[in-house]
Order: sequence, then structure tokens, then C-alpha cells
Amino acid sequence: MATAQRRAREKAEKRREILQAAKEVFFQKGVHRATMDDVAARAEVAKGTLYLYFQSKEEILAHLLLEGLSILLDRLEAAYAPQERLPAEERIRRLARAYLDFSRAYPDHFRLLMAFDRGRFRERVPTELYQEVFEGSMRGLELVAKAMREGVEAGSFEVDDPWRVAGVLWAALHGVLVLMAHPLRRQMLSADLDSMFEATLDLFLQGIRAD
Amino acid sequence: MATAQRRAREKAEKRREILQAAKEVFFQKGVHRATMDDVAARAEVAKGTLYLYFQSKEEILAHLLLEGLSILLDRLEAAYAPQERLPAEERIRRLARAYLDFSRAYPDHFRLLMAFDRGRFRERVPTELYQEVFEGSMRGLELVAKAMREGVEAGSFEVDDPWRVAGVLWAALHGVLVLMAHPLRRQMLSADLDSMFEATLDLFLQGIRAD
DNA sequence: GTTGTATAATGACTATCAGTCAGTAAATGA
DNA sequence: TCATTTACTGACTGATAGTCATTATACAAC
Repeated sequence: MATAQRRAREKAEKRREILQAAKEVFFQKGVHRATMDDVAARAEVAKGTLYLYFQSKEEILAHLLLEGLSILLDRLEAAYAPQERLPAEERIRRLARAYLDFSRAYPDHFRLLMAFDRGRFRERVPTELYQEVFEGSMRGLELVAKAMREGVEAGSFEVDDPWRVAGVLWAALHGVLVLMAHPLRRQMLSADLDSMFEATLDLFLQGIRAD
Repeated sequence: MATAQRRAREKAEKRREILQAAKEVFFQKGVHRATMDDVAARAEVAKGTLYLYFQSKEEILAHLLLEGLSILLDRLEAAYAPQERLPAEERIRRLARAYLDFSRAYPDHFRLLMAFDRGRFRERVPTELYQEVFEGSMRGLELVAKAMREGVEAGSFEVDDPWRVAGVLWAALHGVLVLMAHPLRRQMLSADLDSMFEATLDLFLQGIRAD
């Protein structure tokens, strides 16, 4: 039956349309202001239809989050530049810079990524999706760990457990992004995101450089 | 009029009672599961009464958050131990340890502290309260910055801007706490909170030590 | 005491919104 | 043409934050 295939294709297409509508509505009005009725209206379907394609508002958000994660991972891969021969430290810097750039280029996706742990999410997002997000973020971390290992092998880094140290770096950079997300905090620290980010990275590298 | 004074006292007392009831309900059922009706029932007042004392659910949460912040600040002050003569590095370690301990001793307050930036909060919490939280967190950061300055003066740290570096440390430790809040992530990193926290602190100190 | 006024408390009600489901429409195939 | 499956609809339900007209209480003046 060719029909079944076409059906599946159409279904996937509608799914994408709904996600697109949701993205526009959620990112424009803000996730918690935008309603499912808004999404339905934008997608030009009845509200009930949304629930034929997704289980809940949170599941839609999870898919948007995954979209962002995928973009981030692409950028991280590109930053790592496996085909080139680069010093480990350069790789670390490029990865960090890619993360910062992503947070600026895709602020809405980035916000979703940060909000990922929120109570409602954990409860309402299907486990597989939740797992998928974790695996994605681990893939990103793996690039950092890989660069770390290279540095150790080349004798430029002194690090006991590359994975853990990669985690530390990631946590630190993430923490800076969270901290500096607030204008008020930037003002109180009288520092901008770039200089804080750079300072964190420098400090970290200072801490792991061999001798 | 002594009456007016007593009235004010009683009002303050009832306010505390409501906050106490809210704390129990919110921390037991979880913030987004617990309803204002639950709080009213626990406080043995009608729901309307809650709104005579607080503007919104979020305002109540903000007060609980401030309670937590106040406890944290007390602990940080104690950890800093201004009366004793301690090496700057020891002070930094004690401050960090106090933060970690707090996150364990008051997990619910801590979670509120982390959730502070959430969309709803920013919108619904009165500006003064919001400001108060910021000022509190700045007071904490000030202790770190102070220790940093001491270290620089004593020649044990090499740091350009103590405030910024204090911010970096805080962001990094905060990031670790966020990252490690998830069992799944702990598992994937196959690391526990303590070792990650310790590793972050060591790396950081490594990075700022003179020589 | 009685009464008028201010203050406090109440809880039924409203508004909002995620999610449901009985009913309708469209597509498919015999 | 008709029966069956699949897709879609939107009025409805349930949950819950927040409101407000009404009622109760405390107090002061006489």
C-alpha cells in the first residue's frame, strides 16, 4: 500500500507544522503566557488535534528543546573541528566559545535548555524524551572530555579524570550564563557576560595546564 | 493607643503563621502541586485571608526564599569567621563548604533559590522583594570577594578583579550544584556531588594561586 | 450596656487554561 | 454505493489562582 506511506508522510508533515506554530507562539509570547489555544490557532487546527500529535504542552516544549540541543551539538562538533589538527587548549576555547555564541544566537532555545529541570518538565515529559535530552548533553560533554584527554596525552594538561574535569568546566560556564542572564546581576557585578565567561575559561585553563 | 500596637503585633503574628503553613505545604507537596487552598486549610483561614497578607502565591514563595537566603547568609558569615585569623584559601574553602552544606541541610529552600529566575517569578514578585533577593546574594558574594582581596594582599592569590573572580567561583559552584541535582546526570558522569564540588574548588584555587 | 464605625475574615464566585471526548467529516477500499 | 477506518473538531470538564460582596468581630464613644 502506497497509501500508508503517504499517510505517514502527511502525518509527519502536520507534526512539523504544529511544532513550527508552537515555536512561533511560545518564543514570541513566552512559554508560560502562550496557551495551547494560541498554538492551535496559529497552526490552524482545533485544540484537540494538538493532542493527537503530542501528549502535552510540555512534550511540545521538549521537542523544541531537542531542536535547540541539536543545533548546539552541530555547532560544538564544528567548533571541535575533528579534521583539523589543533592544540587541545584551542579546542576547549572553541567549544566554550561555541556554547556562548549559541546562547546568543538562539536565546529562546537556550532558555528552554536552562529551564529543562523545572518541576513540571520532569513530571510531564515522557521518559524517552527526557533521556534523549540527557544523551544529547552528554554528547556535547564528550567533546570536551575528548579535548581534555588529548591535552593530557600531549602533556599540556594535568588532569586526573577527564570526564569529571569536563563536567566541571561545563558546569562553570553554565553557571556563568545563568548568573549573568539577569541585567540586575550584571549591573551589581558591574561585569558583562563576555568578560565573565572569558575569566572563567582562563581560570579553568590556568588550573589544568601542566606546570 | 496601645490597641494599634497590639493589632500590628497580631497581624505580624498571623503573617508568620501563614508563612509557616505555606512552608509546610509547599515543601511537603512540592511548590507547584500545593494549592492556595491547601495553604489556607493548613493555616486554618479562608483562602481570601491569604490575599489580605500576601499579593500572590509567588510573593509567599519569595518570602520563603528570603528565609532560606537569610539562613545561608548566616552560615556564610559564620564560615568566614571574621574574628579568627585564617589564610584566605581556607576562608574560600569554608565559604564553599558552607554553601554545599546549606544545599544539603535545606534542600527545599535551596531549590527555591535555584528556581528564583523562573519566568513566573520575575513577573509576579514585587520589585522590592526581587531586589532584596539580589542584595542578599550580593552580600554573600561580598564575603567571597573579601577573602579574595585578603589573599591578594597576602600575596597568596594572583587576581585582577576580586569581585569578578568571586563571581566566577560562585557561578562555577552553583553550576555544579545545578548539574549534579539530577540523579541521571550523576549517573552519566559517574561522579558524586562532593567530588565534583571539590574538584571545582581545587581547580579554581589552582588557577588563582600566586606562583 | 448600646450603638456606630472600622477592621478582619469569609467562601462562593470568576477567569484562565490544560486536557478530554462524544460527535462529525473525510478518506479508503470492497 | 456503502461500510469501515482514520482524522479532526470544539464544547465541555477539572483544576486552581485570585476577587469581592457579605458577614463577623473588635473597639470607642456615649
